[in-house]
Amino acid sequence: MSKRSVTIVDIAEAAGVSIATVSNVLNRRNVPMTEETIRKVEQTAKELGYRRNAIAANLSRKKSYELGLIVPSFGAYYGRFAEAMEQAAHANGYHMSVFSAGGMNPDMEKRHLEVLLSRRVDGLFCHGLAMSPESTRAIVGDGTPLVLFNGWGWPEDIALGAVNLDFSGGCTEAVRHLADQGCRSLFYLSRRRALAINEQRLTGFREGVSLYAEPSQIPAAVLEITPSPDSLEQAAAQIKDKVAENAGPVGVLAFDDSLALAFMSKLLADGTRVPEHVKIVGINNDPFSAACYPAITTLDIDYDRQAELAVRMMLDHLEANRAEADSPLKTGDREIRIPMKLIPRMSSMV
Amino acid sequence: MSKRSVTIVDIAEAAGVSIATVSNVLNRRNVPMTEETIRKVEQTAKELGYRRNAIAANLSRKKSYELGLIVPSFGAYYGRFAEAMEQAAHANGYHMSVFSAGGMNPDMEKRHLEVLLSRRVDGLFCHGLAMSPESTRAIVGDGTPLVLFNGWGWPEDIALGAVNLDFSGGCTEAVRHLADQGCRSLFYLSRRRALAINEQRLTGFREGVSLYAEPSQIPAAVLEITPSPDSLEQAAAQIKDKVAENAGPVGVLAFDDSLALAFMSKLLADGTRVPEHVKIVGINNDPFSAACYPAITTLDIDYDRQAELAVRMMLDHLEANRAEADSPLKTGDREIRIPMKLIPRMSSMV
DNA sequence: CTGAAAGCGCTTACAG
DNA sequence: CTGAAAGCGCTTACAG
Repeated sequence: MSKRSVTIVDIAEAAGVSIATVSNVLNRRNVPMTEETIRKVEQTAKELGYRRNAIAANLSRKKSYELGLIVPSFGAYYGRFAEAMEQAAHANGYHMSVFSAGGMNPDMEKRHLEVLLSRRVDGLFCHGLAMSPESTRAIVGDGTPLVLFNGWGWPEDIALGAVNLDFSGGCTEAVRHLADQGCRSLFYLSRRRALAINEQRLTGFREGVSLYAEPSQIPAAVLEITPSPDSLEQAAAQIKDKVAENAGPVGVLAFDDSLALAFMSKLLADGTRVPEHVKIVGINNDPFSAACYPAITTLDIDYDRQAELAVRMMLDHLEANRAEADSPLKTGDREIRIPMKLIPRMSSMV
Repeated sequence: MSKRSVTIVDIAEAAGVSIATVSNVLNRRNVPMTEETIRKVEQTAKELGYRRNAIAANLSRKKSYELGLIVPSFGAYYGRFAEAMEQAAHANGYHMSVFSAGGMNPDMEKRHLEVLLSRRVDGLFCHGLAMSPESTRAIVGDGTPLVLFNGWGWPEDIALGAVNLDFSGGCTEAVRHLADQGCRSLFYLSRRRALAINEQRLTGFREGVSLYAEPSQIPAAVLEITPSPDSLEQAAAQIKDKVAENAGPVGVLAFDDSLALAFMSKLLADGTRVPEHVKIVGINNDPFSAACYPAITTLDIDYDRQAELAVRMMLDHLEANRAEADSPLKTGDREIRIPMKLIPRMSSMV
């Protein structure tokens, strides 16, 4: 912003036309123009090294073609999702500004929301927010449309809808897979800190147990894993006890691939064998889950699809609203579910 | 942007003052004002639910307090770096817009650069760019200051400087470590696709070999790994041959932790033992390198420091330039090196 | 087909 | 201490 850049005024002078004309040709509106004018303007624009000032254009049009995305971090799942969202936005002529809330930090989140809103983004995407519904409403309540991803049970006046991974269905499938592989005892390694997202998995796990595991014969349990290392240790100890009872392989569904890997390592370090003694399934299909040994069976995520649908939901709304100008903001609790696919790998095979 | 948001005009009317006054109190400039005025304005601003329009403000001030960052992806290293950069920017009153170039894709990169420049960001951060120096210069040549991270050997008129990880020094250290652990034969698993960054590692590896490995006694070699699975297979076969010669453990330095993990898994699947037969060192300290089994020795990156220094370099320039307004853009090839720290773990211990 | 003019929402000297 | 006015760079009806 230092060297005073060239503006349409400069072009207008150099080309001997009005700034309106310059603007017209540069924006290829459906305004009739002479070939000659077009050529002249385009050429001098190139010669002068003109670059449109998006700030000014946005202010004038009252539309930014910018979308905002807030993720809890750039790690694993969210990083890949953010990437897919950027692509999806671009494919639709928009541009996605991505912020990391530094791990579910409500203050960070609020700050980023403020920045995005003061930039007058056309729409906003958030995960199940860390902030309270009230303060979310206060902030987003200015009419900026909001689409949630992996958000459940939000007041319907807050968001247009949500695009959610079907963790529940995926986990049910995972349980079925473990049962199929002959597991005589089932465990879910839980991360309570990851609230809603953990709930969904748990629901799916329980559902699976009731459907495929005949609870009377195949006992199932939930093991809470906290950040403390002891907690992982204890869980491993419990699993090993089960293994010692020697009633067939034990099946473990972990909150995500990271936890699956850490847990598997604990077992291996101790001489417990995977998949012979314990079969493990993770979630995310993080690259390392395929690269480690034994490779970890996991639930794959269709990032592109989730992103495409989220952006679509937003754009449909934006387009509709453009028609009936300031119609009252339509909201809803439409939920779209993205199925997850089980990728069987060595960690859970017979 | 739908529901016509409240502006300073609305506040001015409601509070019975001029818009200049509203702007003054809301921006806490060093302009003297009555307590009364301040109170009145602030209160009505709150009542009306005013939120500053950053677009308008930026246009008017000709300064955005926005910085742009382009990374090749949000994966592993870059995702964590991006997060640190966001923090560093915020800590300094700026705000970082992060884009992923979809894996060294020159077109994406160009597109993102254009977007960022047309938003008139105050400064730009890029990794060693995928685009040609010429087109980079053409694009950034409008005076927007550029700081590189992990960029080597760029024409000095293109960037203010670079903040680079000392891959070379780190790799030398890694070789020393492997030699210390008794390795009688050394290998570097190379990723030529990652150009400059691979070069640096290679340099460090060779340096280490010449310093610590007495090449006459300890042969060293470079194995090129391509995306094709065979390539990894072949490398593993070579290493196993070395192991079979039974001349002590073989040491392997991998391009990064991902490659280290994949390679280790190949060995383990085949009955080769880590660290008994082969000792492995990776780079990045990705979370999985600590969680897998055996845990992988790696070179840790001080993301916060790298980010802080990069932002500092930018801000120093911005501040200096503010003083002497349109002074010619000062550029240079200042390079700051961030040391890497070896984290010894099981994969390389005796 | 082209241009004069108003306007987007804010900031910043400059008078008073 | 406060306000009138010009300006940031562009877009968009509206005349001609």
